[in-house]
Amino acid sequence: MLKLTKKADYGLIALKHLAVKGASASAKEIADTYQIPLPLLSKVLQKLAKNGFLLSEHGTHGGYRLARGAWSITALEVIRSIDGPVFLTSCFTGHGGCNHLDTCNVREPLRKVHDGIQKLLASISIGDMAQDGAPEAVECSGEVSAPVYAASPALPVLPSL
Amino acid sequence: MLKLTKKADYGLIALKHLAVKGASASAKEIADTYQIPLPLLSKVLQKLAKNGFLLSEHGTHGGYRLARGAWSITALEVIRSIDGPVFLTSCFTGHGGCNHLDTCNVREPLRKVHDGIQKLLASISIGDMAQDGAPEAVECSGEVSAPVYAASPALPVLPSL
DNA sequence: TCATGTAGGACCAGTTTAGTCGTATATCGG
DNA sequence: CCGATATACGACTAAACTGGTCCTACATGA
Repeated sequence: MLKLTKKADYGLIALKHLAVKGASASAKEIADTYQIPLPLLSKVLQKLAKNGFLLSEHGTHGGYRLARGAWSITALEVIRSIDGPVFLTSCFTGHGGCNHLDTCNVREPLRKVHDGIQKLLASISIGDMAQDGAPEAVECSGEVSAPVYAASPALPVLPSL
Repeated sequence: MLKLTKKADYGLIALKHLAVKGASASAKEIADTYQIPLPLLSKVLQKLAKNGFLLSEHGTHGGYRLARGAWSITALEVIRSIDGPVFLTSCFTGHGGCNHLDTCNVREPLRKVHDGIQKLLASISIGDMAQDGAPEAVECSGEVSAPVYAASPALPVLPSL
C-alpha cells in the first residue's frame, strides 16, 4: 500500500507545528489543535525526544521544543525514527530476509526506486514544510538511472542505514 | 513502514520474467523459478490478467503472456493494480478520510513527496526492469530465445502528473 | 478421459496499527 | 507542602492487513 503510518504523520505534524511556532508547546496543545488522541501523540513525541529531535520539559509549563534546527531535520529521519527503517521490499532488510537472492530478478531495479524515494524524503526538511511554500526541490526527472534531485540548501547527514 | 507488499513484489517479478522470456509461461513455472507459493502467485497473476496486463490461456500448455508491450507497463500501474491505490497518507484517499482538513498543516508538503514517489514509480517500466542487469541464467524449459519485446522503441512513459 | 492449466471463493494465523488505560515521576504556582 | 499540570512508559485491546493454504470449478490438449 506504500503509505505512511499515522504515527509518522503525527510526528511530522507536531514537528512542523513546533517549527512554525518557534517556541515550546505541550503535547496537549498539539493534540487539541489537530484532533490527535493525546496519549498516542505523547508516545510519538517521546520517541522523537529520545531520538534527539525534541527536548522535553516536565512540569506545569512544560512541553516540547525542537532540539535541532528545523532545516536540519528531514522527513526521512522523522519517519525512520518513528516507524523504523524504510524499505521498499523486505529484501532490503539486510538480514537475509530474501531466500532466493540468486534468482530474484527485480531487486536491482527496485533498489533504484527505493533509493529515489529515500532521496526524495531526505530532500524535504521540517523547515521546508514549515514555510509551507513549495520547496520546489522535489523535482523528479523521468530517468531513474540518473535521478536529478535539486536538494534542499543543506542536505543533512543521514543516520547510518 | 512504506514498503511494497509481497504480492506486488511477486507481480513485478512475474511480469519481468515474462518480458525477459518473451513468451508465455505458466504460473507454476514462475512460482518454481522464484520460490513463490503457487496459489498466491496465481491470485496475483489473475488480478493482473483481469486488469489487462496479462492474457491467460487455459489448458495443458496454457499460461500467461504479456498483453501489452513491456515498455508500456509501469511499476506504478502494477502496484496499484495489485495493492490498490498508492497513498502516502490516508488524507489522500479522497473520500474525506481526513476529518480536520482545515487544521492539517502537512498535507501540502506531503502531497509533493507523494507526487514525487508516484512519478518515480511511473517512470520505471517492466521493459526497464527486463533489460536491467539481466542475469540471463534463465534456463527454464527448452528454448532460450532472444528476448524480443512487443513494443520495440524505448518509449519511456512519462507520468502525466 | 486424464493430466495440466487457469479462476476464484473461503478460511486462517501472525503481524501491524491505532488507540486506551494505568501508573510513576517531574515541575511550578500557590 | 499540595495539587495541578506536564512528561515517561509499559500493558493491553480491537480492528485491519498480510501472507498463505485449501478446495472446488472450469478449460484445453494429448
